[in-house]
Amino acid sequence: MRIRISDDFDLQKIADSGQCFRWERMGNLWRIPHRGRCLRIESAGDAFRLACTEEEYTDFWRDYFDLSESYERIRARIDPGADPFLFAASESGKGIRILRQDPWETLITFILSQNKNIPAIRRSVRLLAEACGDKRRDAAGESYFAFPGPEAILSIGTEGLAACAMGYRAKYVLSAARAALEGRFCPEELMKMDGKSAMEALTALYGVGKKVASCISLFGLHHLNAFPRDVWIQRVLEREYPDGYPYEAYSPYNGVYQQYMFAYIRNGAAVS
DNA sequence: AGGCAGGCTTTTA
DNA sequence: TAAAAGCCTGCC
Repeated sequence: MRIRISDDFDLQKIADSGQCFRWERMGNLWRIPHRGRCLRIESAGDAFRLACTEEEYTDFWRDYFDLSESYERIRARIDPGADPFLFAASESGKGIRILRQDPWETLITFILSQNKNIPAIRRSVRLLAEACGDKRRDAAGESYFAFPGPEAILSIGTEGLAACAMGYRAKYVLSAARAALEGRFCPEELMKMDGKSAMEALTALYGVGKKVASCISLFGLHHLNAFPRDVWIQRVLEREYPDGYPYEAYSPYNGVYQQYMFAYIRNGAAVS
């Protein structure tokens, strides 16, 4: 099917934004795995061609891409005169969206992200999916791996996880899988919680601190006000907002603005 | 209580 | 060799 998307929607910028690590680009075509499916999507002039039915798009992929939200409107809340830095970042990051990713996959992915750069995260997540994910075929018959659930992850054991280049993070992944399988932790339950309760439930997990919990809240629970503070953001806040970042004024979209700033500084924007 | 130092696996530049 | 979308433990 073909669709036109008038709101912000740039696949490359989303893929580079550090929220998802399993998208694959082959020329103009993207393969995007999500909840046991894998979409083939390519830009076609001023529209996009998706290898799925209209119903599947409406019921599944539209939600994943968060297309009922207007990111143009979220950007328009920024006052260029009052906050030129965030405005410049949002102009540069125009096209970024916050995906509605699977909470479990987001949890494991961001446990793995600590002390790794993006290529290393991609590699580790790919190895994990290949090691114990379900092998399936997309609409073109090309194979991909679904993201493994807790049971599949436990089935390959410590050695299997170590082979996925997880290093010391393997024990965190193992612990989360056990907690999920034994019912002490339920990723889907998180979706029903408010921001604070979700953060508490996440940081209670072994190996999950505030930074990773914020990422999971933003990218896996769609709490758009979650505000991950990594070393980059911390640095930029100190330089650009010496009198304090106006967090309250930017509620409830702080997470979106954080993504613009993150992409902006990572792309080499002058920070001084 | 809250802050700080050191350690941790591996990859990347 | 240092740094990388950090967290845990022990110590004060």
